[in-house]
Amino acid sequence: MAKNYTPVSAASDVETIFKMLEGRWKLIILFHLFGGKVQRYSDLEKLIPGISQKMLAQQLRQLEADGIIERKVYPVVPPKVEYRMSEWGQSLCPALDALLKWAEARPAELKVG
Amino acid sequence: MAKNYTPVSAASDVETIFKMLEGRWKLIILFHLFGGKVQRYSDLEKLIPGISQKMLAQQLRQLEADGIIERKVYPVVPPKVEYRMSEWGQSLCPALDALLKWAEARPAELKVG
DNA sequence: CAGTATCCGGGTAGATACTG
DNA sequence: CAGTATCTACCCGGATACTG
Repeated sequence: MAKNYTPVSAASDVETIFKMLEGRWKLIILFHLFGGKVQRYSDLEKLIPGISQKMLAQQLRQLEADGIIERKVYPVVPPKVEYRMSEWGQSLCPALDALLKWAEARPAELKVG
Repeated sequence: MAKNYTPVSAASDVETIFKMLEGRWKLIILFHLFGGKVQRYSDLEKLIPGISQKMLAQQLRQLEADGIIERKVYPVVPPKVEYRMSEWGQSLCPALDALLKWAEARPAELKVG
């Protein structure tokens, strides 16, 4: 590993990362923005059935505060707001890929139960 | 990516992974088992201050059910139970490393606020 | 030693209504 | 269009007590 990790510090660092990414809707928002895609608030509402306006706004705020996504407001009427991944946020993709690869390597007998 | 991911399926797959790893104590348990370390129930109790017996047992059961760790019971009195990573569980390490690397690449201006 | 059983409180998400 | 505000319900985790 890159740093001097102890079991406690490594777990705590990963927990910090998880806190940034978990939450009922964050991942699905992120995957709708990966690859440089730009989406308006209303686009995301349509892309994510079942999400409430409160939750969409809240999760977007948190992702923005953590620097994973960027929010751009156009001073027009009616309002127009765009969301996109930050450069750093985009670089999350390979790490999530590693997790997906790991899941695919799961022994077959476990995939059912 | 390896499979035919849509934003929805990729998010859902990652969520499944997160559900296996999140939970108040799972990561710290895992990091105390990574590297082939073997721990008894009472070892983990000592290594993880603040955890209750209920939570320790519960998180261990879930990790075992997901195939990430293995549980070995010795039929002796007093009881002796050992926990270790499964082969697949051990292979989670590089994926978590990728996440840690990602966190380290976070722009400096964000690390404070 | 290695667990279960039970009760309880706080936080997160859902539903609904309202607004610049 | 892009949000806030408020109320409520549920579930996770903590505390405590008990057991093969």
